[in-house]
Amino acid sequence: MSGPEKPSRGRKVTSFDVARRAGVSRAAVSRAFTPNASVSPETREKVVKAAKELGYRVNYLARGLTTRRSDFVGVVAAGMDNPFRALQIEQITKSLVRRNFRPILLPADQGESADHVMDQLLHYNVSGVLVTSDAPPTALCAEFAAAGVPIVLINKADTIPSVDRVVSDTNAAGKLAAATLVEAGAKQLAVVAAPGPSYTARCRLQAFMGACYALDVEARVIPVEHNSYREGLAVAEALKGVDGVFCINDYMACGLIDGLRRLGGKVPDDVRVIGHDDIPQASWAAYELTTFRQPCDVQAEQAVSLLISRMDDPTTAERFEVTPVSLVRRATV
Amino acid sequence: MSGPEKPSRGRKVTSFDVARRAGVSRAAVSRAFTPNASVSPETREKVVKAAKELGYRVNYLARGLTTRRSDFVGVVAAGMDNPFRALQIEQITKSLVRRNFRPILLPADQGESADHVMDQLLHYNVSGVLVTSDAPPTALCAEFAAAGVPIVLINKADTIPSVDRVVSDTNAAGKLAAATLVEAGAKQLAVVAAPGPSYTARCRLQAFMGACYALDVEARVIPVEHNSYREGLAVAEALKGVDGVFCINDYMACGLIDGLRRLGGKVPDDVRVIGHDDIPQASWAAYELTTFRQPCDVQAEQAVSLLISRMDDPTTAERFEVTPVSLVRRATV
DNA sequence: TAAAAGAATGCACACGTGCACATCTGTCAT
DNA sequence: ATGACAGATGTGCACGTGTGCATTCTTTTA
Repeated sequence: MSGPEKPSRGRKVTSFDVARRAGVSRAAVSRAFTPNASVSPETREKVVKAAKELGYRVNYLARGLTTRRSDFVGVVAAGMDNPFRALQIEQITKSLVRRNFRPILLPADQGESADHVMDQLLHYNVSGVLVTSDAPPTALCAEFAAAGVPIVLINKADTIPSVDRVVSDTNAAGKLAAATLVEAGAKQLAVVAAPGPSYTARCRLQAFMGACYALDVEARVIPVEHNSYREGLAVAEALKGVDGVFCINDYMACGLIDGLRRLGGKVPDDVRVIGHDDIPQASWAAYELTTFRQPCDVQAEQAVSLLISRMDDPTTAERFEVTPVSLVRRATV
Repeated sequence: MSGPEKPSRGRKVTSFDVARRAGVSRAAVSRAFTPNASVSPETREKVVKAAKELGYRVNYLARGLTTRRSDFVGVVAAGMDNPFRALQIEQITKSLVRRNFRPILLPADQGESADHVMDQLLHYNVSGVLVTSDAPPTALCAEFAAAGVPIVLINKADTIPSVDRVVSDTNAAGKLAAATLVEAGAKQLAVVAAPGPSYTARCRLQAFMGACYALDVEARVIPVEHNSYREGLAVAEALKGVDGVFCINDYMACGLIDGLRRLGGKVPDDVRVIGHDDIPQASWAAYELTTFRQPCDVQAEQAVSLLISRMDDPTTAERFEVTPVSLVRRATV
């Protein structure tokens, strides 16, 4: 019988085994599985055949040892209760896998600095790191730079040397939010946001307030602890007299709308609400939330591209890409 | 000056460098970073000091080469638009990281078999795989078993040799759903579910119908394509005459409720609705959905435990653990 | 005090692979 | 016919680490 040679009890099958079976040298096996290597078609075929029979698979960890590179990319994320984050992670991992990278997902607890978990990544020769957590790494950035491991921050904080960033167009969102609310007849505006670690939230808030000032409309800042559904729900009663709200993300906006309705308010008749992110729930019939679409598939693609280009050329100055946002008009304004 | 020895331009610092700086052998360095190894406290201290000064980190990939094990665990998931899946992934990865494993996240497209992506994992010496995708791997299971890599399926299909499974208590959920709806006065029951690949969905459906039969209540099966919000929304108009619905998951139940309301129906006055999973949205004020809580943190913990125990002893017969579900009574019934 | 036991350390090999280099073959132009 | 040349193949070293074994040093026991 010519079935699988051995049940290979625990024993791993190596390139040496394949070489012997195919009657070639071990180097030939290596070349057969290396693109653009110098092998004759017949040899390659023999090797592939033997490999299949033995159930051989190239050990990418060992390969990485000699090539000094790995296919791993760290993905640091926090707050997956926010549906936007979940989609973001899905898009990021899909984009990575599509380009033959393996994402190592590290959940960082809300608010906690990413330094702690990221420290682990340096042990695995990751060829890059994507960060989406609220609190970006700071202390470790230098170490990653020294190790030649590029980092790309998505929607995160201030300029860090040799760290690329992808950020959605916060200025456009803030300005357009204010203009849209005013245009719809709102006189007393407010923006709900946590003063916490979320960088884009702060920027949008700032842009919104600036625009309100320019439009000469009264506007208040209503702070919350976290930009979450619960906080949005609770903060509704702090909106007496307000007839136009920019809620810093949809996740919280859903809570805000539920809170307003619970208090007997009508949306958009009494209060106009505008959110940000265009999470799936924003289009749910219960909300029909007017919001800004932040295309996280495009953003993921941008981030991965940035990462790859910096792997190839680590010397370029840090870059800063802005992803456009677009207003999705629904029923809350 | 005694600062960082060299800027280490590209050059990786290895255990050899540390050994030289600490004035010990390379083996001593290895032992200093290996738990329960035979090293004197002084030597360890010298090594750690030198390592810190040089910015040395043990290369876990190389370590895995000699120890023949890696810290990687594959996590195969699909359908992250369903919030339950997102939470599941968060819990699973957290549980893995807590036990010092590194999760490699592989998104499997909806409906697509997991075989395609899982094939990659065998190249990375993963010490285990957790599968949450709808369509579980079938063809590859034997190969993983031969390679000695344990697999644990979460809420997935039928018995596969030497593959452990964790499944929520579908019987209890189906039965209790029927009983609860009848108790609330419903006369015409229905269950909405996709006949597709989701194993637990099928089981719950079956248990529900069985219970209805036992209770001598009329009940219909209303099929959909996918168990998603959109389908739930659309299927509402197919529920003429029905006054009690078991919706196979909350994600779809939210759509169903929105659909019923859009048609002018009252929940729970006209139609009682009961869901499953207790996703965050189920507790949102807009829904207040009565549902079954499936504790995905507990489930993740169970799955990881099962995985680890099988790493240690691969010979045990395949196991099957049932996670209890609990009815969360809210306002839709 | 001598002997035995134990702890600490260094040497050398192994893990599975890629790649530089040397070697060998066959082809084509001169 | 001879040389140059390109392609295919084998040999040997390197990647960074763990660990068995022998050796040395320290402590305990009779």
